[in-house]
Amino acid sequence: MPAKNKELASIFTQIADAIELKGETGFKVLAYRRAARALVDSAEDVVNLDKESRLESITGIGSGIARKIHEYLATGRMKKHQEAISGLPEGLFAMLELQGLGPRTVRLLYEKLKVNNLEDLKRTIADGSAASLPGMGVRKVSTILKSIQLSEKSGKRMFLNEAAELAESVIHRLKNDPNISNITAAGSLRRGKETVGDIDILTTGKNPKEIVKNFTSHPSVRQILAAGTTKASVLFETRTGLRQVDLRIIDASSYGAALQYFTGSKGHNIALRSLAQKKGLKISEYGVFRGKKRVAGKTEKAVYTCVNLPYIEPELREDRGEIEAAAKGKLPRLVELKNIKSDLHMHTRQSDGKNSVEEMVAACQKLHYTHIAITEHSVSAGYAGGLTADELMRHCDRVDRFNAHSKGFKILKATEVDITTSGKLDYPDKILARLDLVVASIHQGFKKNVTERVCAALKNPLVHIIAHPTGRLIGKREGYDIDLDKVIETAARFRKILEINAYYGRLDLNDIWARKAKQANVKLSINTDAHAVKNLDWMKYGILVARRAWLTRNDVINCLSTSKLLKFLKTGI
DNA sequence: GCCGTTTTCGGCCCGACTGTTTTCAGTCG
Repeated sequence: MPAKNKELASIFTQIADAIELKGETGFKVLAYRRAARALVDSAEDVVNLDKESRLESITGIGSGIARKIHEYLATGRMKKHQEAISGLPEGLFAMLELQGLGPRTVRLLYEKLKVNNLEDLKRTIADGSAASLPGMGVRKVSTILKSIQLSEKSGKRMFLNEAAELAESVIHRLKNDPNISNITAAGSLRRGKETVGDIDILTTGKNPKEIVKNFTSHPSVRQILAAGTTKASVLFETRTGLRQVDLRIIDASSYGAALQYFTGSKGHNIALRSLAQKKGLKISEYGVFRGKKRVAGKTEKAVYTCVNLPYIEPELREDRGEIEAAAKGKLPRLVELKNIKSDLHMHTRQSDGKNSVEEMVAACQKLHYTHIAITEHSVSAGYAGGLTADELMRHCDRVDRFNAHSKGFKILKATEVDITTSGKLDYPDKILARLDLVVASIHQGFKKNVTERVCAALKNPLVHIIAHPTGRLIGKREGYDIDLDKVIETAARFRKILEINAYYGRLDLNDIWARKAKQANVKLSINTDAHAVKNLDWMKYGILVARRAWLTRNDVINCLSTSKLLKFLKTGI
């Protein structure tokens, strides 16, 4: 995300929090929050939008907020922001982060007890003064205390793989409950978002009370946050801390509406409901209603049909133009895992992988791939057992021998060659020329002219793919300081391919940039970067990113047959 | 503050759970 987008989004979020703390309710608050999210979701740099006076082309940004953005970019300050936060101790904003503690309560604590921060809050809870406030009580205060303890103990958002595994384990256990007929995960996990905050599980069945009891008595449940007759929320103990899992129990006649609703995103649902409203319909998790009459609800498709839209895939539901595209019949037919014929970035024991070439080949044949690329590290990646030029040539000889005897499966002669700090590639051209596929990437000098180095690699006729183009590690490391717009432009000009690295900790390019690449007519390659056989199934996470980026099978070179891929690599066509 | 198939005003998604209350406000998703 462009740096200023992020900066401005947090400013607008803080304005929303601040005016809410000061007693503002309703739609102004909502408008600031919506603007913040719009900035986060936008692939366009707010700096450019402002320069070209196109800020208001983003839904959720009107003249008022556009003016404030311009003021901030021009002067480094925003009067409205200063005004909003003036007189409010900084600690109040941290208190708002706590589950179960909202603006009204924070304000009450601040005004009546001079609670300025988390420390004050703990003190007033301990001495009983918080519980004696009007509208407060012992139980409410104990909920807040638990929430403080939780926030000190729990990690940030989950990686996609952890979320998928947690959901799978909860669903696996509940499937044995004879009361349950349908069960599935919804929420951001179903949309394939790169990180997941909590898990939403949706069920239909009889005896909701029994289902809730079964759910809340799971051995890994450490705390029950809420348990009613239609929903329950609990905290699960996992290897990365406590994680919230929500369960909803829905009547079968509402299953589709509920699935639609609980899949989100929030922005998508608001847009959909507004559309329904204009048609005199009301959409809730129970169905689509005209007056009191339910006109749909059993399936998701029927919900969309009611507002004259085709079914919209969950990965597209981010309020990024999917509703407009659906209305025009211009939704893409998204790439699927079953379209994938190859994995073009993986390592074996020859460099820093765990398995042999033969083991990787056998595993990929099981996945019904028709070809793969073994891409060992290059010579200067000493830490990763990079191959010398001689070693790489001997590897190529072995691959040639393998291919000579192989039917219906081919290994591409390839490398993951380092782009060195000087901007050169780590092997001479005459070595690279013998290869079918050259994947180039940065593993050193993250702060040294990264854009220039990557663009120089893109201009080299022997290079095909740039792997993990930003180098980000989710939650651990921001990407390199790289100008992706320029990289995409250069890739388009020289007909080069950008990678979606499917490792759940990278997912690089992300959905927004991969979509931008597609719009610039750049092809993408989804690869696992597997260092072991078991990593090969990360492909599914890369597919989710690709689908969130609106990619079809035509945008992804892993969907090409062996001969078509080889031709494409040689000719760019 | 944003937005427009009711377009420059008057709407803005909808419902469950909890706690403190005795009909509802606050919070969450």
